[in-house]
Amino acid sequence: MDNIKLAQLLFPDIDKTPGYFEELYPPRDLPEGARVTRFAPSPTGYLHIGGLFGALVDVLTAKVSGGLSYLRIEDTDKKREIDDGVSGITDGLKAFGVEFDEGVTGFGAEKGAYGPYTQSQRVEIYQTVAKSLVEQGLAYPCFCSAAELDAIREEQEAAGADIRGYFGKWAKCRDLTFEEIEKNINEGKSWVLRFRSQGSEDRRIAFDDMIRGKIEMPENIIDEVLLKSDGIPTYHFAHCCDDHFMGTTHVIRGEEWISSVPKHIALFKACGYKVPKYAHTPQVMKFDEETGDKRKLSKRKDPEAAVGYFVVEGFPKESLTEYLLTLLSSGFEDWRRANPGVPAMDYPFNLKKMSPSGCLFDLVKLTDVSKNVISHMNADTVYEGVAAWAKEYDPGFYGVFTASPERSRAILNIDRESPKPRKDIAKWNEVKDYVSYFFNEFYTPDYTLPDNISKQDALAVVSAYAGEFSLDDDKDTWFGRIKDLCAPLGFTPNVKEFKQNPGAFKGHVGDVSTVIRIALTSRRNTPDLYCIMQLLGADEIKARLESAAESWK
RNA sequence: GGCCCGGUGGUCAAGCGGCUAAGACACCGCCCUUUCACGGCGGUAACACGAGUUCGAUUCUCGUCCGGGUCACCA
Repeated sequence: MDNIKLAQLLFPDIDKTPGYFEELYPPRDLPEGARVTRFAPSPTGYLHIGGLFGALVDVLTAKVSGGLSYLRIEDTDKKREIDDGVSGITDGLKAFGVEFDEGVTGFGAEKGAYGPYTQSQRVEIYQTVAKSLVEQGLAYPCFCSAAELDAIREEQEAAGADIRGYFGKWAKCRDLTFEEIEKNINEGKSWVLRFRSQGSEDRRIAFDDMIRGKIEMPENIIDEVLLKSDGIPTYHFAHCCDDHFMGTTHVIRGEEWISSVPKHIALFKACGYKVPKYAHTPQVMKFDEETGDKRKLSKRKDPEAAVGYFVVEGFPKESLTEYLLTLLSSGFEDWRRANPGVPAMDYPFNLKKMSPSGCLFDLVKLTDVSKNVISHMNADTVYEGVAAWAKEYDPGFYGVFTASPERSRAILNIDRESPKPRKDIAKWNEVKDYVSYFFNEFYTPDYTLPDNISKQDALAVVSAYAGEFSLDDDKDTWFGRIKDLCAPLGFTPNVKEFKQNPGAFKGHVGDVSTVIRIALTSRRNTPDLYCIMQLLGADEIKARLESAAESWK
């Protein structure tokens, strides 16, 4: 068989050689030990939480080594193609502050010298490499139809064969003569290009996974499809060509790829390329209440599978990344305690410290992480976060909340700039409720009292307090006035005294301030009442006190 | 079914031959306290199972079981 002639028959339009692309994409000029990583999603239109997880690993791995990371779009599946499947991914990445040094930056946009970074625009590269493989006798055209392939599969299944696929006696097209091939092509038969595997069934191949250590598997013996009938490469072949020409040193991807590694190593070797290092990350799962089992996060059943969910809910971007970091790296929480305030992206990440086992996505823990994150923000930052979120997802609230920025900032600042800030807010969509009693637009009074306080006593408290309070008081004086209210009404200003002798009083100062609190905010628990009153203003306080009194009459 | 990955409290996890088996979240109790938080203190709770190696196994080996992945012209 004349392989050169075959290559020319198969790829008459390819006039370049792999050497051309070697020159076009020279080795990167990077310091010793610098790692080049890539995030390579399919353009499905949305960013999966597992994708963000992986992207974080890519960026961090590159960063700590002084290397770089890039974003490549793997759009080789024509059947799944949608109009713009890219923006959903780049927007999601952007929303959580994950930035790549090179690659696709948005729909139809990219940066970097190793592009194009979209596989559908790289077919000339793949076909050039493919042609060269044919010339070397390492690839051949296969004319089997889908029906024939199905038949092979069925037969293998029926026989209970251990190894299934296109190989050995099943590989009908592996040894076609040039004349047969030429005839098929002239007849217009469609074909795929298959790898001519040099592997042997009884040899094993080992590689070192950066996360899992040594993994050993049987060598690949399957004549995998390299190019589909439309000339577009399969994942395997594209992975090989792209990661070679783009200079990837570390391929970080989900663990579902582990079983294809022998195939990939064989391809890299056949092409004469250096095999990259591999790191297979664990799966992000969730607990299924119905079955009581762990399972993969699914886009259909779990809204939180798509990163957009967290944007809509109003989680600050730092919260999700911080949480994901606690999931993917055991040392992160300790590091965070030792380095408060440092950007998460400065974390000295280490692939080897990643746990290889799948983990459950825990919304409760995320909430806790987020409360911490927000509690450490200053009021301005919180205000900006809330405003930006509300503008998009709650315009009604946005208008009211931003009408007086100074006042809203002050509201958010209650009890904030202290050594022990409150942790009331986990996400921006909780803020409207949290601050609702400051805005009459949203405020619905509810003067329900606790069981231990009667309406008469409550009425007496607010009636007395209405003439007493003054916004000019400092906090001690302010509280002193509330204490002074107690005795005449049958309460005690001293909590301990009440606890020692509960029968002697109607209640203690805490009950009195609870009445005032309810009259003013309709809540039994709020942040510092003194600050709240300062922000409410004398007129509003009087009005609310009167309104409460009215309801208790 | 073949091949492969994984298996420490409810969750995330330290640990890498000898420890009362860390810590965080959640939960419970106490303290602090004008409410609620915050904070502090304390508590419940784990090495899937069985062999083997060893003076000694959570740690090493093998087997079993369980969970997951993969066996496409999908990635």
